[in-house]
Amino acid sequence: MFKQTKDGILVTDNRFRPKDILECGQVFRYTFSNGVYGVYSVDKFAQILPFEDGYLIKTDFPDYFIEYFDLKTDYEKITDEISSYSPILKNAVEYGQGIRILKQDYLETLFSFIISANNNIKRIQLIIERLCVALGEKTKYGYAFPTLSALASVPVSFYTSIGAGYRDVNLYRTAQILSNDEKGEFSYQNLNTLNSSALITKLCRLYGVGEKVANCVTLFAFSRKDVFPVDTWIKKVYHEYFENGHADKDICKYLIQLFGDYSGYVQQYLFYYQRSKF
DNA sequence: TCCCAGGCAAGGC
DNA sequence: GCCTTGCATGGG
Repeated sequence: MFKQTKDGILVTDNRFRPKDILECGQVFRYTFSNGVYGVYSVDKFAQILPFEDGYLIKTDFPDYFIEYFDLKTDYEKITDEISSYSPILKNAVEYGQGIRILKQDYLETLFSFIISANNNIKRIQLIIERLCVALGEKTKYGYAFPTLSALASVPVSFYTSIGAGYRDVNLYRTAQILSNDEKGEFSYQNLNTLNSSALITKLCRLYGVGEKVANCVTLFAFSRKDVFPVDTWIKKVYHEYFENGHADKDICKYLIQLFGDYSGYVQQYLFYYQRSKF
């Protein structure tokens, strides 16, 4: 449901709505003005504008963004399946029917979600923006997300200065570990050989990375759907719709057991839906 | 003033 | 091992 033209990537698919994709909480570096969304990924950029009966993705990196937006996956099939599970999921999918799970950069996702801990989305975006302006390379599109060597070159006080709060030491220490990772233990390639549960365990060895952040990185950067990030909103969802006597620490495992390989998708529809109700 | 936000690390059992 | 507590910051 997409094709490359001289103007960009033309998407005609009712399972592609930039508002749902970018505002559902999976990504932090995007802009919106005059009906046009802009999205950054590391040093790359794309604009999404309404075009005829669909959207046009304008970018200098079409191949990259075809993967990034997961355009080769049939989301109609996914939404049909999930809608059939229960009335709640039918509603959630209807509300967020244009969601697609982005394939994001590992380093950017990791640092973004370390910042996200016990934080709100507005402030997460501000901190990441200050991080890019201070340490990212300036491109023709704006500031890139910093490289690992840039992230590892600054002291803890830098992270304090961009407003990271008590996450400052976690950002600093994780940058140090990754930049001193001679064996490539935490390289994308090595981590990607692990199954999702082993990957989560491994990521939890980094500072500022616990169960929830590791699940997010595994879902959004490694494209694994057999995971279920549980944050304060999902806890509300659980107690409201799926309550079954589990302690908070067991909710993740329970929901994965319920939704299997669709867990990652289900999580995102529910998260977006729950937040829409304030 | 208190509560909350895409939680986590450290310390006490 | 599990449970509790403290934590920077800004908005409602």
